[in-house]
Amino acid sequence: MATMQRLQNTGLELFYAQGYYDTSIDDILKKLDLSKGAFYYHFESKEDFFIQIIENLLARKIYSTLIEPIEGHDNPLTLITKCFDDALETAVHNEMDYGCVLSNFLAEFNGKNDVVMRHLNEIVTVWEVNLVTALQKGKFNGYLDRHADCEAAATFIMSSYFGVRILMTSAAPSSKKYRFMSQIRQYFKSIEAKPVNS
Amino acid sequence: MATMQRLQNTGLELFYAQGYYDTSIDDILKKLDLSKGAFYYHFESKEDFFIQIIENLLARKIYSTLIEPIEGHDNPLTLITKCFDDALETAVHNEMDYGCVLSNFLAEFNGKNDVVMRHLNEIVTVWEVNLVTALQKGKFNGYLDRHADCEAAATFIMSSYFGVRILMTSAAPSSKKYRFMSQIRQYFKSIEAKPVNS
DNA sequence: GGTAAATCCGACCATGTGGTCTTTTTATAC
DNA sequence: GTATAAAAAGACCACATGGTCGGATTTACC
Repeated sequence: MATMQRLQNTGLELFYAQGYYDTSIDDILKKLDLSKGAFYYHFESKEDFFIQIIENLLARKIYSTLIEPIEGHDNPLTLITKCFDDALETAVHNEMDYGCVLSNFLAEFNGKNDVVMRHLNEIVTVWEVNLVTALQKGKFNGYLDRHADCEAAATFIMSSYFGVRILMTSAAPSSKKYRFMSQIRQYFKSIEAKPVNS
Repeated sequence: MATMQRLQNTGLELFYAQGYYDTSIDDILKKLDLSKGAFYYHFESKEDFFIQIIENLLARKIYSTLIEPIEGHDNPLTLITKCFDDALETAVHNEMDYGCVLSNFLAEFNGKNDVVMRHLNEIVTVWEVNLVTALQKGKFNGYLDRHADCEAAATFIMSSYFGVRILMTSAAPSSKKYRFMSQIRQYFKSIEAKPVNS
């Protein structure tokens, strides 16, 4: 039982660092001092292995870092700001930052493997739905402008986050983070509830 | 001479569609009905081949679609809006859209191949510099708010674009584009020059 | 302690990979 | 026609890959 977990953990680690197609099963096995037999006892194939990683590890990871933190009854714009600030801060301090795990895999599998793509897109959808819900609730509670388009805002927010994570891997992640945060605050200010002039 | 061009064109095509590591030289050769000899007569290695593609094709592509359209003396926010609208419209109507070529390669090579990364990052930097310059000029000409942070805006704009291109490949690209455009307009409105109350 | 199932080993296979090298074709000039 | 060099062919190599399989080793249970 522990072996299966170890395989999945190291699997995600290496797939994230080196990419799925450029990581061999032997790479993972070598790192864990295991053999082919151990691997194919627990998993049918490399693809099956990866899908289980998505379901068991990736989905939870995204949930705990990007979805769960924005649940609540406070101002969603504040929650999202805090959530992104935390996530990006983690990335800045991570020596081995290769960008957002999810968006990297999306880029790698897009157009290549429909089965894997479906699983990845499911996570994207869950994030999107939760974002839209949070924003709509915030609108209902008077935090967002009456005219704000929550679906559009969610798309835009997700886009910008996926994007910075790519940019941050190139150079000067800390300054990229700072700039990004300042501008997303700016954007949030533009869709927040306007003070009524009474 | 024509053979070299054909190799590079099909190379970019396949690398974009299937990824660098999942595309073999034989794949490219087969599609062009050429042999190993032809390839290694023109290029030293697969990596050398790819770098030449970056320099000769990718760089120009990015320049013509994302940089050149925002040069000029008009309102940069208008130019960028138009530029993105065009680029995304092309993507929407492209059956084989696998996202932004540049950002896909960034995601694939990041942390794996420093040499390639340097070449890719160079393109990113050129785009960034041009964006910042355009925004600063726009500020000077009174199109942007005096307090607008041009570097930060550029980072944010680039991020959001890279991000939508990823999201658009998943599902409903047309609606994603519409939502994205509406929100980037919203953001632009928040950094444009405020009307002076005289 | 014995038995059976779960777990793991590691040799093996077919295939695909980047890359080399010799040979042949093709174009060019005289 | 022939010499010369550019261009392309394609057999070949060493190695890595995903996957298989019969057997060894643990583990759990009676």
